[in-house]
Amino acid sequence: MIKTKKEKNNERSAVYNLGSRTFDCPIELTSTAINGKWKLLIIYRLSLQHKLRFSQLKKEVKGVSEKMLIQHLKEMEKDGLVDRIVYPVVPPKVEYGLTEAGRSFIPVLDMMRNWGLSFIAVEATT
Amino acid sequence: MIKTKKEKNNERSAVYNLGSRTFDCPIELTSTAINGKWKLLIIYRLSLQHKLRFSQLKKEVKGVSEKMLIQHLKEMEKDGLVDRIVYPVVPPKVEYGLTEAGRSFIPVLDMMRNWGLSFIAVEATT
DNA sequence: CCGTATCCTTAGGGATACTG
DNA sequence: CAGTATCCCTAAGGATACGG
Repeated sequence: MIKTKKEKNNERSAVYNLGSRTFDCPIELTSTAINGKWKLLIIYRLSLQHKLRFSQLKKEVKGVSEKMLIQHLKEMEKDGLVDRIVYPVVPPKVEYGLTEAGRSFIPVLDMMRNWGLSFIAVEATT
Repeated sequence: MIKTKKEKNNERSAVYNLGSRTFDCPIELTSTAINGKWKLLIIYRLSLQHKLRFSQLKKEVKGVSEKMLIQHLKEMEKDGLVDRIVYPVVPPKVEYGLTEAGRSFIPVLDMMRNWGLSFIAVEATT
């Protein structure tokens, strides 16, 4: 009763959609969604502060170039994980935030972060 | 009382070690650990069956080449996530399994998988 | 059976400069 | 401020063939 899709006797497996892409395997979907050197860090920053301007993100995601930042943001927008809000003012003001789907990833990211935390270096007591 | 490492007044941040690499940010560690087209799928397969031979992995991780499979396995072995057991028999027999650290990733992978599952395609009722 | 060894291609990403 | 537009370059990954 949990499976929501075609489980006829011929048992064709389900399909998962992210933006315009289609996946057979949910792990591959997730993997693709966060594929990109800075995406996890972007999501992390957006999870800490509900909305962030382009320039703020650039500062907080240390080391990212404008090119990669905008590129990743666009992909995540296409994938429905990130919202882009344009304020028609001058000078330009644009804010980025997580969508509902994006926010639903926060617990996953938290687990990834916690898993990383368990690799903390033990300090030699010199 | 939760932080386990140097929080003197000068507040130098903690450091995280994966294999021989060092990270300042736990998310970057996790991201690096699973970085590679097939790593998550390899972990997934090894989480379903405690031990798998090279040839079995090659079959179950559909599409992976021998080159990439062995390369990823070696990296994960270096990172302490995967165990490699060699049986001195002929023909050769080698089994791979998750280490303790590797198994500790299974709940994370489960969440990633579940998050992917939520993107299931809704079928048009034609 | 379990890998190595090459060769090759592409896409990801860095650096820099410019624009509405 | 918030991006574009180029150029460049490396490393990730595929294909194929061979070896203990």
